[in-house]
Amino acid sequence: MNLLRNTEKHLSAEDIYIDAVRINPSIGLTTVYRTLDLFSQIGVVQKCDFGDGRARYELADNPLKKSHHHHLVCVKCKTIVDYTDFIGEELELMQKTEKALSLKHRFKIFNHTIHFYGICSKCRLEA
Amino acid sequence: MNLLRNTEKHLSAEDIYIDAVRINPSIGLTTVYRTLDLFSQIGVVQKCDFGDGRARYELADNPLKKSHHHHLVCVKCKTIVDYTDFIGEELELMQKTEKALSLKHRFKIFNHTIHFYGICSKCRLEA
DNA sequence: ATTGGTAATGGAAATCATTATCAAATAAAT
DNA sequence: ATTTATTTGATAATGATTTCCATTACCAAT
Repeated sequence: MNLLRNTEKHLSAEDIYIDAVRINPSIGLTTVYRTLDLFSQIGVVQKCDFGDGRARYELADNPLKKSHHHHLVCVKCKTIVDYTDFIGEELELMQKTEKALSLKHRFKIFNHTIHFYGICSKCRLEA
Repeated sequence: MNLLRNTEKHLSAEDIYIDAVRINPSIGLTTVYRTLDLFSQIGVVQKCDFGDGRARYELADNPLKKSHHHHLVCVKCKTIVDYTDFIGEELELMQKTEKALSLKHRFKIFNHTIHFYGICSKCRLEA
């Protein structure tokens, strides 16, 4: 959790493992996966897939989380851009939707993700 | 493309391969992957990751697509629920956001996904 | 009709993230 | 202190996706 709190990046399980080994050299990759899965299930960590074949993990939204953000993904070079603009406007709608969905589908919802997919300027010029 | 047009499901590459073989028995799985990747890059197909280790593909939004929908994911049992409610309200905001993001980050955006994460009623009762 | 070059194809092997297995280590309970 | 249960990590297994490469399809120019 501390590793995730202290970064703005989207860390993969292996990234986290490499960091964790510096703190506790005897830790195993399996434990990292197990713990991330646990954290994800209790809702404190958000597992993200950006389509590059490996999962990323970031702190789920809560008081500890500095900034809620959404993602902009380039489907060519797989670049991921975080954006925090327009979040305010989105938030109200998302909360409304979340509440309605919770009731209708009997889900206890604790997080959401929004991804926009497209092609970044760099890849568009190269094409 | 026809296979994707004629289903409401989220097909995996293998699902599509199995269907494709019935039409052209000599087609290879590699070609299916290659073609799906191509379609995804040109924006007519949306590649989705639901956290179960295999990618799913569906028609990207366009006039051919019957219904735009978003996803509700149970982080315990990995169940995925499509919902089409509230889409109308979301759409206006998403289009506005999309336009603003396109300008600011110089992305050509052609799709978006919204996922809500939580725990379904079944898993909540079992816990 | 033939040629030659390029692009597309598919099968097999390789890759790589993730999961399962299991024995050892640690903690908890009696 | 001894037994029991839980957690851990190393290794192996799994399985989706990619890479590699030989073969084939395509097509324009001869």
